[in-house]
Amino acid sequence: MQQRYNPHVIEREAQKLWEDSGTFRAVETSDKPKYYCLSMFPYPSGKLHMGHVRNYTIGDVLTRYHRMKGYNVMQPMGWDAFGLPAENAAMANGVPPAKWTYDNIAYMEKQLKSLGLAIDWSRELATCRPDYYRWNQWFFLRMLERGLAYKKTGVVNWDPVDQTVLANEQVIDGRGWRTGAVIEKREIPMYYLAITKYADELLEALDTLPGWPDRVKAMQANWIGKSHGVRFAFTYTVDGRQEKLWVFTTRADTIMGVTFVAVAAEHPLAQHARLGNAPLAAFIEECGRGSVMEADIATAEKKGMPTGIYATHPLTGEQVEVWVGNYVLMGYGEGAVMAVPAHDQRDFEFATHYKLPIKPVVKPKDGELELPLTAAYVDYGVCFNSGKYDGLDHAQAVDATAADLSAKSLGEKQVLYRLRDWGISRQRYWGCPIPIVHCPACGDVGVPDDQLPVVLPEDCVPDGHGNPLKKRPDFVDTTCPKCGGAAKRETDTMDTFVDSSWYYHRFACADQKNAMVDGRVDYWLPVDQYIGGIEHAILHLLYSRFWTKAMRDLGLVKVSEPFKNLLTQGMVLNDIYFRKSGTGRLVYFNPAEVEIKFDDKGNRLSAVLIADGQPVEWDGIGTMSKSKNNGVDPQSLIDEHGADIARFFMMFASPPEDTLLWKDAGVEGAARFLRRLWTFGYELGQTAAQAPAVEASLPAEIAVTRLEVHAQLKQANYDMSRHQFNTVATAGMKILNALEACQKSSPDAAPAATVLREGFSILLRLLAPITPHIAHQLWRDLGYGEDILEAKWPEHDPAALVQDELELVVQVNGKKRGDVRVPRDADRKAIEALVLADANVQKFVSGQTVKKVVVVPGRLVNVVV
RNA sequence: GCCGGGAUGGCGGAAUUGGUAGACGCACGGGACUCAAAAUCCCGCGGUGGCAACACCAUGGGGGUUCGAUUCCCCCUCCCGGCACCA
Repeated sequence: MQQRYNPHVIEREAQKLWEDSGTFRAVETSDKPKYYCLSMFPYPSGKLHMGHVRNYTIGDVLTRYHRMKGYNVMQPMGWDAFGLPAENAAMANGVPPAKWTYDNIAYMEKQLKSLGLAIDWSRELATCRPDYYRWNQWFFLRMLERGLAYKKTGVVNWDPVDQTVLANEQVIDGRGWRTGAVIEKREIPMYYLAITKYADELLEALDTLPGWPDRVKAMQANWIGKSHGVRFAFTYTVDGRQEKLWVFTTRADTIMGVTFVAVAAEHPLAQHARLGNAPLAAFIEECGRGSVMEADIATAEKKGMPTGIYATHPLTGEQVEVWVGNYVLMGYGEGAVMAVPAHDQRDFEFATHYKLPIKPVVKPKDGELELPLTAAYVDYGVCFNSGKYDGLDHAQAVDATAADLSAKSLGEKQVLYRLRDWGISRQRYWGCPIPIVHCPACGDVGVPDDQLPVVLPEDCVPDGHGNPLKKRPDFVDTTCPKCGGAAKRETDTMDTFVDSSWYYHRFACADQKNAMVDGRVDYWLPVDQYIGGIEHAILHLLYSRFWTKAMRDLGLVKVSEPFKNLLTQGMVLNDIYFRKSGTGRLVYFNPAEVEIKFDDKGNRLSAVLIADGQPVEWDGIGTMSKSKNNGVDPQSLIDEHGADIARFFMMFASPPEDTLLWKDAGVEGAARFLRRLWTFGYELGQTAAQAPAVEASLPAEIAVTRLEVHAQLKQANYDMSRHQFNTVATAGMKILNALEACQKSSPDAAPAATVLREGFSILLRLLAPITPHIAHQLWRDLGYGEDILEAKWPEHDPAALVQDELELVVQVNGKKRGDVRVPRDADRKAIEALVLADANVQKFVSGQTVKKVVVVPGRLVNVVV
């Protein structure tokens, strides 16, 4: 056994052993309960960052812990390999996205392996490989057959210079991020997935997910946005015909306060009204420019223009003017709203600006409105000024108006969702081809199953001008599967969120060549523990839930929800340091290049750049990023310290869901602990190769050590079960502290050796999930067994926690005034007597009457005077 | 604006779900070893007063419940995250 801790040697050897013997290969033929542990698969961006390391370490701790607890575990890994960065890198370097991606995968796979993760690599998949994405295509065709996928013309951000569609994130201040060109809203045909058909189930089923964080469920519920209201119609005449103008409202109780109607610029009525109305046409044109991003729309100034059309109020028969308003969204409800300026803040601002009438019809339950209104009164109240509805409250008035509208066949109650169908078409090269052929004769034809996959050519190099697939006749030109005539392939590819919506099903049967999934999904799914960043709280997790339900309805899987438990790990932060350069530009310095000065009490005083000794300014802390130059490269960390030290620090520094503040000094602390662990193990191995079983009666000074070990073990098991890994690591430190103290006081050898050996075996098993390599090596070197992975997870011995004498805290009026030792079986009376006789208690009690004495068994005594 | 989560020493954080607030670690200070440094080990470390024993104050602020509140309830302040002209 080596005297010095050499992480690199033991980590290399352990990893080689695990790989050679297929230790982490998962099988379906086990009689143990299964545990499917999954971390969100990475995008192969080039190299791992700290967020990855944290994510995968958390997953690995849970995986190894459950394995030792007796579960049949599976922890797979794959690559979310399609996406835009590969195209950008291709443009920058002239390398095909495929090569760039595969190279990155190879390198990052090596990095992941150096972390010592208990991954079943035989199930590895990459979404850019045809044997994966063919099932995207196959399933898309099934959805198409069932009306779950459909084609529709939708509004997108269009960059007129690059001739391409941009994601909302790529539109900055209404301009394309690459070209700086003013972005147009353009309507182009796209394929949509009908996620809204599942809106209600997606919302309701959140209640079946107690293992999900509340905030994620709240965010999803918010996103789905269910609202109850009334859909009803105004009527108007155009070209001599009677037409209906439908609107939706949640405030039918204010319907008597309508003073105008507002429609979206894209609304058919507006489109009709613009004909022969030049100013209106110009206004609608203006609304069409700019970003389609909702946050941008939300901050835009409210503008509008009358259409000249008047509509009839369905209940009053009044004529109200129809306006085009830029604040009305075509994508929600009917694209038209009844405007009640008195009770809707947006309508109020609009009406004030254009001097339209404001008619209050709701007032506080017990009180009056202050007129004139300075803002909309939006609270629920009672109707007034509303004819037959006067005196009704919100719910009564909604019921009454809905009934009256219904009687005239002009409206009914309706449930509406904010959620919209998922547009999956991307005018991008590096993605899964949409398996459609456009035939001049037959129209859009799905590619037959036996012609799948539609393979994406891997040798394209995008140039930033449109989709390079369009310039590939070998891809585009084909024959129609129906009529055999010349036809063109769809060149749009699928949103990469499609790829990640079902990969966790595929892991159950990644080698299945003839089907999307097979019966093994029923064994492994649902994922027992999913771990990933909070940034995916809505999109990825919602799409995955939708996709799973769609797969269920096609009979492919039995589960309705893919992820039983969800852990969202916090971000990794670091200090930010900068200097203002001569030109006023900020120059950021990596914290590793900065030295911090402290005062006598450890307060941070100032910081200087090590290179020149001159001061730098501290700009607080923030997520690790290139722009702030505050990243820490995990690879250099592992190269310097080894994986165990990196893993230990990550787990120790904060609870997994909290943000983690990076501290190089903290890493040093972790290194110190593991060195101490090693040294202790080495010395224990020298002195006590074998030791007799723990005896029933130990000398008191040794029983104390055993008590501490088992008390900490009990705590650690509780913390493990609630995923509070930082205190599990803490328990490990406390156990080592206790063992060292016992060893140092070196009382009579035999019983001490027994307790030390037992304690150390507990410590190693406790640390095995967090620091697997050092635990593996010490376990062997000390002769505990061949493989710590096969060892039983430790449970505390209740007998070790029994003490003959207990120390009770003594309080007077809830304030600590001392402590007292009592025999374990002392009764209340005896304890009370003992406490009241205590000198310090007497000091505080004397001269006052003792009202009562509260005795909390095993804890404290409180004398109330 | 709506929804969610927070606030504990110089710092990260702990407190077994109402029972000794500050565990464990980092930083800092002092000491041992050393020619010296690194490594390692020992001691101290919330604030105020006191030589000390000890006392008082202290978990963002204010109230309440309780023998006892970081923990439960009400009000307020600030911070972080999400959604946001959703009718």
